[in-house]
Amino acid sequence: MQVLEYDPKSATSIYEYSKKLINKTLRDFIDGEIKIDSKNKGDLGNLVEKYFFKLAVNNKSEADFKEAGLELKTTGLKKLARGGYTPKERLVLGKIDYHKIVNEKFQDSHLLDKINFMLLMFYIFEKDKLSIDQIFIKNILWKMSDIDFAIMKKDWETVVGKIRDGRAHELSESDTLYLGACTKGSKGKNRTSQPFSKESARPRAFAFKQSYLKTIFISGNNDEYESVLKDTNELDINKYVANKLNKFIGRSFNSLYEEFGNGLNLKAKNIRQLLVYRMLGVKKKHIEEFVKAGIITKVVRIKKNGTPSQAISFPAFKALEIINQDWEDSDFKAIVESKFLFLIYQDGNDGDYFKGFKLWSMPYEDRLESERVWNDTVDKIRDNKTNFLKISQTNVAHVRPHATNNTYVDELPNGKTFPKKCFWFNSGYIKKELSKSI
DNA sequence: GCATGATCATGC
DNA sequence: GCATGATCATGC
Repeated sequence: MQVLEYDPKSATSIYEYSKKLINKTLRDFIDGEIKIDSKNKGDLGNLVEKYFFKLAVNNKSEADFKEAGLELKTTGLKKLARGGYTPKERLVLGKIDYHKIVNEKFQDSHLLDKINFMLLMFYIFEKDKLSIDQIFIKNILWKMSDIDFAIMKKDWETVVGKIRDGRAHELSESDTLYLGACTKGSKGKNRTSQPFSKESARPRAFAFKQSYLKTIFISGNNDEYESVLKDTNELDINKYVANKLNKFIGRSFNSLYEEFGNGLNLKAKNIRQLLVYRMLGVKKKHIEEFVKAGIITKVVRIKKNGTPSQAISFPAFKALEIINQDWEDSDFKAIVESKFLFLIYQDGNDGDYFKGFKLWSMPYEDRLESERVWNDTVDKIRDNKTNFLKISQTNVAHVRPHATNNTYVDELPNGKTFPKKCFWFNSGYIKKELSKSI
């Protein structure tokens, strides 16, 4: 029998031992030749269990280190443009069985066994390397906080509630805050049955949202985060925002600037967003729950007649990058699957005033329309064309320049350049969505 | 008054 | 020096 170099009953011991993999690859721990012919990401976790921790691999849904109650996860990092690393994608935790889960409770769920206590091992993802040649750079022994547990429980119940309503096909990652129901299966073609509707649904799995995983990855460096949902009985972001902001509805921008604008530049283009953070009573730079849930705040200026004055922009894309992506792992899909907090200011006779806010997720059909616009854009780039869909040709989103000026260009496969562009939400679409009741 | 192309102000 | 959120400018 093999002697382990760590105590499998002790999470601390397991964690200390795991550090031997830092700045190394799994291949460094494999004696002799083994047959590894897969780049399959999912394999790496199992291979680490087998060849590094010397565990008998099983696919039971209990924790990997059973006696320590500890789950092992390996996950990839990507390089940031400005240096450093960040999680490449969400952390997938376990498949959702639509038929079984409707009879479960979160407290007794398989999922909870896995996510309560985890050893996360982060490696630098390099596309052309085999899984056993990926380099690990950081391990984190992570235990869920009580408040995060409460939020995940609520997330879990939201997802299961939708399945019980026969709406599994309408699930979206934006339905929830930390625990998302992400799609499984390649190319988006797979469908499976659901218990309370004839409509077939995408197979899905629970996952920590990328935004949530990111905060685990940088944990310890989050001095700039302020938690706002402190009471576990009051986990509703909408209520939190309403409690803070309702009393300012109707106040003019000028008077809000007078009250909250101390030290802020009136000319800053994000001044209205900065004011709202102060109206929310947030002292630090970021709201912890917003960051973890990946909530996007956007200021919407609307005219006297209620029409938004502008479309809403997003970061510019890089043509040569997005043609190598699928819709499923595209940045724009991540955006349309996000929750938004719209902060609304309306023009009045004496400047604009704070009109209110709306916590919003894009409806299912409109996410399909966004996918169409994205696919059209990628197809055109592949053909070296730049006649992307205009606002007049779409109902939800369009493509338009987004650069510091027209000397900032992007490149087509054939080397020709064009002004940097991004996806925009149509102003008319925003108007329609804002006019809906919540 | 909207569609479209272009650019500003800030922060990192 | 560029990315980003946001807004401006022009022409139809």
